[in-house]
Amino acid sequence: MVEKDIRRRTIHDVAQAAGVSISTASNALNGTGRTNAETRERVKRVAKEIGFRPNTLARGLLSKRSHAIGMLTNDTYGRLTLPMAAGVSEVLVDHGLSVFLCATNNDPRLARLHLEALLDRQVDGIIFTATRLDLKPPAELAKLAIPVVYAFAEGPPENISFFPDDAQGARLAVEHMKGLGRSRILHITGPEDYLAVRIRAKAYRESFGKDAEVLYGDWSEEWGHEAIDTVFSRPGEKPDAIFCGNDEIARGVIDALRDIDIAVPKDVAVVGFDNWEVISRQTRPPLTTVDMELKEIGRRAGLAILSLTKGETVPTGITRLSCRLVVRQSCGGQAG
Amino acid sequence: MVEKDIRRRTIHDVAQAAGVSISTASNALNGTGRTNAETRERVKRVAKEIGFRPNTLARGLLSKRSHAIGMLTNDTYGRLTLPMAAGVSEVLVDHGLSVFLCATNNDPRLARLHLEALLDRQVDGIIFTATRLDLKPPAELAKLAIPVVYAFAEGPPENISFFPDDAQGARLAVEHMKGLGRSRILHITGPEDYLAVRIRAKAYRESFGKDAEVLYGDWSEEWGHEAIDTVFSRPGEKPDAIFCGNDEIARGVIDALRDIDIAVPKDVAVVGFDNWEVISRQTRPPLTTVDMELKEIGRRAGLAILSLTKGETVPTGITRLSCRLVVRQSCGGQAG
DNA sequence: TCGTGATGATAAAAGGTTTTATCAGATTCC
DNA sequence: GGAATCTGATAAAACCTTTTATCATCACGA
Repeated sequence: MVEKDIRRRTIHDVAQAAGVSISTASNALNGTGRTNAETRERVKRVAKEIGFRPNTLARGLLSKRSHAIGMLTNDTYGRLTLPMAAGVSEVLVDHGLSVFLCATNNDPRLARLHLEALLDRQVDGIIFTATRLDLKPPAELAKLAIPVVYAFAEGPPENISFFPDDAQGARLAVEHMKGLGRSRILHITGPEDYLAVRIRAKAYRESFGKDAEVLYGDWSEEWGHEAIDTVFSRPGEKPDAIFCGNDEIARGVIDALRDIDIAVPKDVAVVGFDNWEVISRQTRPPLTTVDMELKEIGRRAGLAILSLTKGETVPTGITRLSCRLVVRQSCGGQAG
Repeated sequence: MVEKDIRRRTIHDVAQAAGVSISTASNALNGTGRTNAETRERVKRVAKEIGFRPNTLARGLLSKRSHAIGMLTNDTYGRLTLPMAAGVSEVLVDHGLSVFLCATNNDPRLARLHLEALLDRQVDGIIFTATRLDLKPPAELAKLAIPVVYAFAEGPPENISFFPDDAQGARLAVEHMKGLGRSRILHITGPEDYLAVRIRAKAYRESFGKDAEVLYGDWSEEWGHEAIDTVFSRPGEKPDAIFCGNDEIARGVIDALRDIDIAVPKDVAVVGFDNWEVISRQTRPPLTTVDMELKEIGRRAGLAILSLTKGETVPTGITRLSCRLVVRQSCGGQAG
């Protein structure tokens, strides 16, 4: 660790201390060129002793690889971005790559500014992330000379992107309820113009089959309330299970059901989507929900960038990563 | 913007295109040395035409300033970190500084790894952030040769840190309720071993005076429920206002009050703390709460680092930034 | 006409590392 | 024994900027 007022040690210092030339020192440390085993060991030992750590700037200048990548996000709130960023940096730190985080706040000017700064820094690649799937990434991204990976965001055709497997997640939820003997499953979800909403709804229909019914609204608890009020005040058979488009809606649903004295999970089972723990842990009863494994998405995006920067080819197209069902108590069954 | 397969333009290209030497080009672009006004303009024009952007690595190598800073956080969830990071980068991007985000996940090994990577990159400064105020930052930080600023985290003595003004925030809440005619205000809050909890409780006591009562618990909704059940089932006078330690507790409180048919805000006013919008916007009625202005904290931390890297001196010690009361409907009054 | 100063441009060094080409010395082969 | 081969090490170039020191050129005053 570098202490106050002590100049950083350079490879020059190592060479001098080991009584060897700069190039030999470099070769010894990196295992390149031809070096005598004995000198190699000596150089390495000396380097460790005096606490030499190579200057990444100088190294990057020559190799044209900065060993850093940029992460461009429009998420101000952090619910989606930070878990992904953690996954990205977790996977990259061991390979000596660091991550620049750039919050664009949905402002194109800011996005451009950050992008230029990243390029000036010679980043090895860029990961673009959006909170709304349908927000288009800046068009410049498609033309860059460096690899770009999209996480939770749709890139231009022929690019590499990672998404949660919304369809599989939805099936997970529906199958879980069916497995617990529920036969009248309703789907209350967000706005139909979200791609993810349409995918989940389609999977729900296919998995549940007959009598499928989807209610589109917005992402709020309020909409959950409203939907329940509507459904339970109209004539006809009532659902015995509800698959919600996200945890906020699920929370509204559970609260509304309690208000009209319908027991969860006894009378109606509820499943959410997101596993946003502030919500899903705090509903009464705690919510069984689908986790999108954001950290894993980040990890995979990081690995993809890593391969690309090494010049390896990565298959293009959308990769959808499995969701996981987190069983709590809103459906009864094993954990109920 | 750099297109595929096109080598980046260097200052060498600019010099050649402008028919001038490299040093003149540099001088003209940076306004250093002596240059004829006419040549200066020409060089600048040419540079813009061919899309020259200086290589930050090369620049940093010489100046020993990388124009990048590191942000070290132990927050995996992102609720606190990302707003701060957004503030930091917002303030720095205009000065050409970028931000490395390093999530340490509370793992000392990882923290060390990231720290070393940051130093190898010659970062100009480091911002350390913690979610729990009492988590100690790595000891190595205190010995670094580069400036360190603590945001939402307590550094070693004689260092620079930024916090929300918890006392002022608490007073804001209490005074608001008093101003609306409430006279029996109760404080339901988190664990007493959090410093922020003690500060807020103290300010509440001082501001409210007589009959102050603080109930310590944890940060959950459940605790809010439990506290209400206790208070309203015991004999004696009941509160007409409740100041909660965070929004989750407030939500539990509001739900519990509804369960026992006590009207909010008519019978009891409720104020939260955090302005965590997933919660505060969704309670019924929407929650009046104290916003800690995390983005502003980030901004200030960024500015402090900026000054320090320029060699300016910044007063050491803890700076507490004002909180803001967000008035919604859980207290009645103007917005009720 | 010759120094003096000012002006504007340039060559060269510096920053820390990697890499290519070169070199000296030892070893092998005919 | 001399040429060829191999080994281990090194000098120097390269990456791209900024900065320092140097160098022409011209105008001016003596």
